[in-house]
Amino acid sequence: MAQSDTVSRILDTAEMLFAEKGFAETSLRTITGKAKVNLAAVNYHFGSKKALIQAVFARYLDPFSERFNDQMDELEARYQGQDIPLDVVLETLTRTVINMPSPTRNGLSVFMRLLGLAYTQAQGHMRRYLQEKYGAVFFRFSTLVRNASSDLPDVERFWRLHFMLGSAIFTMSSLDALKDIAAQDFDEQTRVRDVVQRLIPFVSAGMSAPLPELDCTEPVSASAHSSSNGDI
Amino acid sequence: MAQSDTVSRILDTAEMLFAEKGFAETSLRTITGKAKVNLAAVNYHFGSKKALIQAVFARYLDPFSERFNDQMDELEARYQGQDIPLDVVLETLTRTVINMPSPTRNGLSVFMRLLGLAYTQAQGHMRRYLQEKYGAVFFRFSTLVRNASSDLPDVERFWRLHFMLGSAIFTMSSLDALKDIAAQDFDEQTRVRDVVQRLIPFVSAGMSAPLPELDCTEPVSASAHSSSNGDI
DNA sequence: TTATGTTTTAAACATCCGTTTGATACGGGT
DNA sequence: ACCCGTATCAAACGGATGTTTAAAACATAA
Repeated sequence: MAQSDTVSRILDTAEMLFAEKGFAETSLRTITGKAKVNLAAVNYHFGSKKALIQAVFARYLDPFSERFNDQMDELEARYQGQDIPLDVVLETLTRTVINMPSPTRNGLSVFMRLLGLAYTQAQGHMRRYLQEKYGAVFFRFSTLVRNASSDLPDVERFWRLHFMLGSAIFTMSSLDALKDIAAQDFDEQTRVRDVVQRLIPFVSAGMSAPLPELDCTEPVSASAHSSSNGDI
Repeated sequence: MAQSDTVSRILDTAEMLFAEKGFAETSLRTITGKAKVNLAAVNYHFGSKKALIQAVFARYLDPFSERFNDQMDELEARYQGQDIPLDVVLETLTRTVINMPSPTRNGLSVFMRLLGLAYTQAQGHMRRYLQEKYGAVFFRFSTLVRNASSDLPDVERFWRLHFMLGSAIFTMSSLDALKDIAAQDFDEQTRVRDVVQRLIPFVSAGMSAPLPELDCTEPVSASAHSSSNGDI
C-alpha cells in the first residue's frame, strides 16, 4: 500500500469540509467520520489540526507556486527586458490557475474558497505559514505588477492589488452558487474560464482608473460622528 | 435604570470581540468576562449566541439601511426621471457608510469587518437573516446600478456587480491587517474613509470596462493543459 | 410592609472539542 | 520463525463550549 490511503482520504475530506464550513467549524471527528478513518489518524499522520490545515493548503499551493514560477520565467524570457503589459501578467496568472490539475476533482472552486478562507479566517498561524512558504512567489508576481503599472503611486497600487485579489477570490469562492443564479436568471451556462475572462477586463480597467481625490479634512462634518479610536 | 446597561455592555464587548476574532472563535465566557456581567446574562437577555450575533448586526444595519433608503429617496428626487450616473450611485452608498454614526466608538473599521465576516463566515442562519431583513434595500440599490449601466448586457452586469462586491468585502474583512501592512511599507497611515474613496474609481472603472471577448471553443473538459503552450 | 415581576448570580449540565494512551494488528527483513 | 517499525483502533483524558437551573437580590406598586 503506497502510503496507506488513509492520509489522502483525510486530506480529501478535510479539504471538502473546510471549504464548506470553515476551519474552526469543522471538527476532526466530522472529518474522520466522513473519511471512515479512525479519529486518532489525524494526529498520528499530521500531528495536529493546525498541521492538517497546512497540509491541505500545501497540496494545492506547492504545485501551483511551482507552475506559476515557471510561467513567470517563460514570461520574462519572452519579453526580454521589454515592459510586460498588465493584461499579459494577469492573463499568465489566470491561465496558471485555470490549468491547475487539482488533487481532487472538486476543481477550482474549492481552491479559491480555501484561499479566501485563508485570508479572512486566518488568525496568526495560517497567515504566517502562507507568508513564509509562498511569500516569494507573491513578491515576484507583485513586482511584475509594479513594473506593469509604474505610473501608479505605490500606495495606490497596493490597495488596488488587493481590490483585484478581492474580486477574484470572492467571486471564485462563491462560484458554484453564482453560476447557479446566473444559469437560472439568464439561462446561460457559464464556464469557469468565462468568468475569468470577464474578470480580466474588469480588474485591468480598475488598475488603470484615474486616481481618487482623497479628502484631507478632519472628520468633522455635520453628522458629528467621531472615528477617534486608534484606527484613523 | 433605563434598560440596565447590561445588554449594551454585552453588545459593545461582543461587537469588539467578534470583529477581532470572528464568531465561532469568540466564546460567551470571554464576552461576559470582559464585559463584567454574569455568564447567564447573554442567554437571559438575548436567548442564544446566534441571537446575540444578530443583535450586534441589527444595531449597525438597522440605522444604516434606514439612512441608505433615505439617501436613495433623495437621490431619485434630485434626478427626477433622469439617468443617475454610476459614480453618483456608488458615491451615495459610500457616503452613507462613511457618515454612519457608530453605536460604539470603534467607528467604521469594526462595521466593515463585521460586514466582511457576515459574508465569509456566515453559514445558513446569518445569511438568511441578513437576506430577509435587508434584502429589500440591496435590491433597490442593485436596481439603481442596473439603470446606471443600462448599456451592459445583463449577464455581464451580474458578474461585474459581484466583482465589485468582492473588492469591497474582501478588503473590508482584512482591513486591519492591510492597514498595518500599508503603514509599515509606506509609513503612511490610511484612514478607513481613504480606502473607501480609493475603492470608488477602481470599481467604477471596472464596471465600464470594455466587454471581454469570450472564446467560444467547445467546452473542453479537464486535461486540456498537457502542452502548457504559452500562447499569451 | 407585603406581594410581584424582573434581573443577577453561582453552580451545574450535557456536549463537544483536540489530543493522548496503550493495546492490537499488519508486513516485510534477517 | 522471530523481531520490529509502522499503522490502526477503541477508549479515555482534560478542558472549553452553549445552555439551563434554582436560589438570591432587586425594584416597583399595592
